[in-house]
Amino acid sequence: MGIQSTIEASSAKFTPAMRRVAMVIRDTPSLVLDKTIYELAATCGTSVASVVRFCQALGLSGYAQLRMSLATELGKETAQFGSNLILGAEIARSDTLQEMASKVASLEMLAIDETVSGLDYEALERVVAALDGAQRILLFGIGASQFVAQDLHHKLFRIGRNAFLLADPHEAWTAALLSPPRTVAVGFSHSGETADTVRYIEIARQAGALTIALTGSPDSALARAADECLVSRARESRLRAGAMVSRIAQLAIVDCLFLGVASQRYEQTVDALERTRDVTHPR
Amino acid sequence: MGIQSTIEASSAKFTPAMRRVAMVIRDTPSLVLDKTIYELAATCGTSVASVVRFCQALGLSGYAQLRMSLATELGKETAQFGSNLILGAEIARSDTLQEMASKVASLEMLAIDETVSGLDYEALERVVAALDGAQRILLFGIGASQFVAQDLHHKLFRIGRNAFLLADPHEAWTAALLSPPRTVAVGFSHSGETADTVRYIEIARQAGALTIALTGSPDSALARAADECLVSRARESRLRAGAMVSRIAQLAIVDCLFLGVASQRYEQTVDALERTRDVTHPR
DNA sequence: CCATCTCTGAAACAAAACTTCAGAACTTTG
DNA sequence: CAAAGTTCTGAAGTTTTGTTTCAGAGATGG
Repeated sequence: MGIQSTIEASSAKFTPAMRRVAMVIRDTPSLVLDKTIYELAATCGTSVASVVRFCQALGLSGYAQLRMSLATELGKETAQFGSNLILGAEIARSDTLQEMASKVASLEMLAIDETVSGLDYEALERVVAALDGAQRILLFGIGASQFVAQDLHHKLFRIGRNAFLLADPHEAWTAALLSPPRTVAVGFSHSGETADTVRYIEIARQAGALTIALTGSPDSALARAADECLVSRARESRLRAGAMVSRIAQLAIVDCLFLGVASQRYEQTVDALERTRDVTHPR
Repeated sequence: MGIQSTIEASSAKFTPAMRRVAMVIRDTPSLVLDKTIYELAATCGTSVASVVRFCQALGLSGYAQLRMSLATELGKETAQFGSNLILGAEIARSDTLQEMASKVASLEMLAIDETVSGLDYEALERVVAALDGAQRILLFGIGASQFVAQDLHHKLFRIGRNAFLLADPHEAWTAALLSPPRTVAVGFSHSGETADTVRYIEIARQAGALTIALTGSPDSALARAADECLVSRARESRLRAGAMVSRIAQLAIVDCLFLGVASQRYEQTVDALERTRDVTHPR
């Protein structure tokens, strides 16, 4: 229950002095945040004792609690998370920089939200378990998706996993073909139709690897070729080659994978991260 | 901007005692609302003096202000946006995969929102103009920030700009030193204290390049070294080395830059994108 | 190994919040 | 209408909470 509604509700049983306090607070609740109890009492034309009694009448322990409650409540009211939210409009050449920024930010926030709430957590569990138990992890991605693959590679490697980013076609080909037992191969492609990536996954699967598709399209060639599929959701704008939104959605999935694998051996991981951190950020 | 992002951004210049305070607050910010400064100090294993110093390091007058800021901020956060929004709690080992995913997704959405609404659009305009008019664009980034630099490189290059990603230290050094006229140099570093990156930017600036910092901390060494500064806002979780949230925030800025530059010559850009697209996605 | 500088917490200090209590104001009742 | 009782109020005193100072511990650099 909000404090301000409580004030309203309790106002019947207030004494005159308390009612004056209630009135001032109703008009400018922010006064409570700025002023001390003495100043507020003066503003209300009453004494501090009455202000304290007012707080207690509301069921609060005192002025400090009134402050906290009002502060959080005012915070809620001014909440503007997604103040940039402009959706349903294409990014146009006529847009100002600020409009474009807001639009792309909105699309990206939406993509993260949709991707994460739409995730198949059972599949995610299986993939995390597979990555955790893998002897070798192969990551395939081309073009914009390569950055995503690279990102996962960096994260997995940093916590001590045998992850390989196969950027070179020859390397990719041979790595896929020679998958040792307990190899997990992950293919990255937003469209799911990047021919090379699909091919690598097919080969790795034939070679006995467990294959995973990370794509924006659950019935794409890549998704069909792989054992498991994790789907990112993104509405790309026309300036799509930037692959801005889709990349963010894919990175969100990468983060879920990373957190999953990392948490399997939490202490160990945090330790590894902190030790590597000392190296990269000496102090 | 948000206190919690500010804590994150300033954490580089904290002393050990202050860092302990920062950590406790990052894990459970609501403690500040419930506990007195004495109790909090005890929880952090430090003295009240250090807590006060911590507040002042954030630019606040003291504990009272920290309380207010955090209270309003927590209030804001509980005002719902996405279906996943879970904030104010550290990602813990006990979390289920789904909880972890929701938390990181929330943090990432929040980071995009805070970053884009906190952007200095005048600076952004200037940077876009500079990038657009540049003869040569140098991009410096190390470690996790290198991926961000890479991303911008990929985007700029694809729309026909002379952008260079200097990954190798020798290359970076020489490229910075030999900046031809109308060179723009961009340094990427979330902390803003990555020594090499700062150095490259300093050199490039001395060589006559226009220098730009893309960092999470507006009063970091990198920001001071550069002519312009674009600030990303991110609250990283404890599994920070993943650099999950900060990376997303930086990418959001990269997208703004890209959209800005791209829209300067809209038709040309869309054309370039579509032609390169035909090559990468034949149909 | 010493000088210097930074960081830290105990203790003194200041400010704010809370409690008490005596008297004012209002109610009730004979 | 006045006396007794009740409730309400704010000044002053008390306690709690927050801030500043300062001397010593510890790190840093020569």
